[in-house]
Amino acid sequence: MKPTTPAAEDYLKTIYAHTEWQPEPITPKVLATRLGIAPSSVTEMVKKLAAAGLIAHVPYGPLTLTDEGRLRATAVVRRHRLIETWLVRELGYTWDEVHDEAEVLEHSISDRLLEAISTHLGHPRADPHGDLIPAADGSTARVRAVLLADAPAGHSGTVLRVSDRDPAILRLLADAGIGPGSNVTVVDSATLRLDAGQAHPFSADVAAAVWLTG
Amino acid sequence: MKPTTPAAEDYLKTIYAHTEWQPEPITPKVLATRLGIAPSSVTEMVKKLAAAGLIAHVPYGPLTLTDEGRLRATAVVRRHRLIETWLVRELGYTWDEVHDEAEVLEHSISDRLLEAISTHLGHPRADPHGDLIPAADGSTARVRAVLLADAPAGHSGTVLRVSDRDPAILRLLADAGIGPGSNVTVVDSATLRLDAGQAHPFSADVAAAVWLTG
DNA sequence: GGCAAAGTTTCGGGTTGCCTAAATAATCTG
DNA sequence: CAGATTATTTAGGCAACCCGAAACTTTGCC
Repeated sequence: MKPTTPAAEDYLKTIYAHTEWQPEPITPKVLATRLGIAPSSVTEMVKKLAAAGLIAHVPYGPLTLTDEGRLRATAVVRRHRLIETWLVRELGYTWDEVHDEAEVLEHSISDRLLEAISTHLGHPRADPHGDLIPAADGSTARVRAVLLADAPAGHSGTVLRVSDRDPAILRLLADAGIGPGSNVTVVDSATLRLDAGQAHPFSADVAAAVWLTG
Repeated sequence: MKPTTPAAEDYLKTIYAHTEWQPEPITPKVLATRLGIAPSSVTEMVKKLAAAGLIAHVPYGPLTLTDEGRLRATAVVRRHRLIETWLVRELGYTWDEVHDEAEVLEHSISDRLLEAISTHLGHPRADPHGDLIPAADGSTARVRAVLLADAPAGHSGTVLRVSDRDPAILRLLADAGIGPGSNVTVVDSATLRLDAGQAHPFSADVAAAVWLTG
């Protein structure tokens, strides 16, 4: 099968990421926005990816990955997350600094090097943001999680994951000492309490980025 | 100044590499061969690089780097060699396996990550093949060296560098226990003796790849 | 000095991936 | 349910890189 280009990998990865924590399939408009490109460019690439059997698409409909497409997508996600983990664990990056670097390297690293890094790190299962790292065969664990924005007052749980989309949020949370593994309780719709510590007010942006155990 | 594309970086790097151990400037034909592309493609890119002030070129003449071009070239070479060193020292690669991986990554790694790797490795001065790693400011040490093919019988010296162009040669030499730092004597035009060990016959290919102290 | 071989450039083409503007389809709303 | 809004697609272009074929220099050699 034809090798995927960096651009195609970005499309597949973004389509995959959209359904990783929420069920609705992605639309061309949203995909264009996420990729920072014009909708017409998406139409064009979508045609190629559909012709290559990597996505399913009926005109004016949503975009879904085929099995093969999902395999390619998880491979990119695996590369991205292992690179992020490596940057944090070995090279002194903080969790808000790794995204852009991984975004580029995920398209350049060979399988050989990727597995060497994974071995070097002891085959980590999650990246610094709590996102699960797909296995080399594309299989991924599934976790039940609740978005902080959807959690009722009084809900107690462990932080599973923080979206890495906005570095500012990551810095904010790091300053508050909150990250994957933190045990917290939702005081009200805008306040979080660290179990062994103090309360922290949080914004809607933060509420839409933090995921807790159910 | 305009950022350099991966393709342009490859041109600059190859032009630079050609004069690193020998004085003659490179010609378009040789450059095309080294890059594995058609001569007409070189003409085209050369125009762009000349327009960008990175190389000097008169029609039908040789190609030479401007100061700015040399700066860009050494930056790529620095990335390439630090990556090679990192792959060997940290990730279990052997010196004949690192070239292709570095060839790709040299275009993707950020300055931030590069300096983190350099620090992590203790700022090495040479890569696994004995090639000197340019400093971050582009400055490079200069070393007097003699090509094995040009060394007279009886010449004694230390192996400074082995060209990384042919992995088979690197494997051959590794098997013989010869590498940068080995002290050797040229017995005759086809035999080398390790100072503390046995004699090894060598081919013309090997003679054109090994450099000794003068 | 002249002519063939070798090197270089020009020219017309092709691919990928992006763009804007305009056309068309789907969806929302009064 | 019809017009208005929004989403999607089509059409035409552009920049980066590459190609092969043909034209044009330079070089090497008798």
